[in-house]
Amino acid sequence: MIESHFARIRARHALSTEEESAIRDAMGPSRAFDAHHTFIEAGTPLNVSVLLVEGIAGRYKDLSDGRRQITELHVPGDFADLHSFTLKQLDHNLISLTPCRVVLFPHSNLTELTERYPRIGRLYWFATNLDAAIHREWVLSMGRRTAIARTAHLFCELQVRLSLVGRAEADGFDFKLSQVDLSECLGLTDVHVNRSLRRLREAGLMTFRGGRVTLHDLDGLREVAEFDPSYLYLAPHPL
Amino acid sequence: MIESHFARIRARHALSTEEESAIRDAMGPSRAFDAHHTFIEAGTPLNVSVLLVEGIAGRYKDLSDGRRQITELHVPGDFADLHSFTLKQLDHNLISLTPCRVVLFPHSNLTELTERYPRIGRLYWFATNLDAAIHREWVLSMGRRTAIARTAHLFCELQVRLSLVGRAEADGFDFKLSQVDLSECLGLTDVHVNRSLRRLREAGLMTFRGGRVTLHDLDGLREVAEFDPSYLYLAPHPL
DNA sequence: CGTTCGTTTGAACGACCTCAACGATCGTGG
DNA sequence: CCACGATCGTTGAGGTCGTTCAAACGAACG
Repeated sequence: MIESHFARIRARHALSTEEESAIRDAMGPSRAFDAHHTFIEAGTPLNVSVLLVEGIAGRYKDLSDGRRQITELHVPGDFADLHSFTLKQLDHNLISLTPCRVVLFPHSNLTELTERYPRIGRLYWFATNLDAAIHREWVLSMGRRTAIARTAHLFCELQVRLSLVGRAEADGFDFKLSQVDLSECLGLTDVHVNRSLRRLREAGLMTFRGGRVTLHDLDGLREVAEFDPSYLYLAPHPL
Repeated sequence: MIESHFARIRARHALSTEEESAIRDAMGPSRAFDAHHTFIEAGTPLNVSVLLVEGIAGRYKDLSDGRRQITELHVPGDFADLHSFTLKQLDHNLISLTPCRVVLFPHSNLTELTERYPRIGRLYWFATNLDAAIHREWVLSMGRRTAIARTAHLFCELQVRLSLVGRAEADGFDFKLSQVDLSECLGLTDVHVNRSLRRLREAGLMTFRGGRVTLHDLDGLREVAEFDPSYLYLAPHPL
């Protein structure tokens, strides 16, 4: 059920079998959602954290005129709101962008887990800091990258993150979002996302069609995006 | 020396005198920097975390053409790179935007501190999650707010964060950044920042001149910005 | 077979950028 | 005390990237 979570952790840190089973013992019940269901709303008091095991989820904030900004995407194996363990409520919403399956972790279990295994606490702290690093890269994208580079960068990031949990290859991956969803990630209009995708396709770099990303030239795509994966902290880190 | 740090913590959480002195015991040496000195570079192995006690600092990332994006500002009392405690190196740089004074906390001291006082560990975890919340709001600003609203929003955020540590009032605060620095925070050109500031001034909302922000109409400014301070988690949170 | 949802394309507009010049302020040295 | 350079702020003119509005197209589905 949560194999992808362990894969994600082990991409960066060692994890003993004792630690692994301690994490398993902290698991609560599982839930499934249809696509486009907001399963956590900003401001709601929370006493569980949500681990995503299947599907793509997103964090988002809305402006009063209805325009929406997704601030981060989540892939299987990600703790989608480990933040709430310390924040106790969120400043943003969480939505399933495809059908999703999650596992709930009661905060009381997490308190016990992290007090008994302080190293797991630091591992999870690391995980939320990794979310912050992804946010920073998105700020850079929104602030300084053109629409083309920004679009290319998002697919480069997803390719890396999905391949860590066996959901992507170097030549492509399934990705069942609409162009409207994409535009909400990229801070662009859906019309302009469509045009950017066309230009990436015509440049022979990648195709996004029918819920599938095909990477014709990953190196070229990374060059356009100025993609430097160091913000994803892939090298093993002693902790 | 680190009174503003305790003020910042106590704005959100209770802190016993025992916890306070445990934090004091973890302090390392102090350092001072001139303005515009990059004091932590991306990729450098780190074994200390930096607490800002005086001045304004910023996290930034550069693109290959030299364009720069600041992804977060730090005010006195902020741990400017508590992230490195778990990440061990940063994906971005830290710069003093005004003359700054910092206190170093060796990671070994922080490990000891947080293992002995798990609640302080959660408080600091909260602090890095608050950084992530600020990042998300900036992603929203960059992606969906106009130049005027984005500029207004930044000053609203600073007013709140600085007043928590006694560096701002409802009618203004000292803020010795250049318009170029500001433009690197806002993902705009310096020219356009200048025009946005002019429009905010002509609308009777605020003036930024000579290193000083004067807030003529804070409510009006917040309205333009659609500023909702809940992302700063000001209400006391049991932890 | 009509409905719905997502994609694609065109034309016109506007927000922000680029480039360039000028002005204001301030510290420094003659 | 003034001249000077350096830095930062201000303004204008014109260009570009991305948006807005509108319409047509295609695929999936009951």
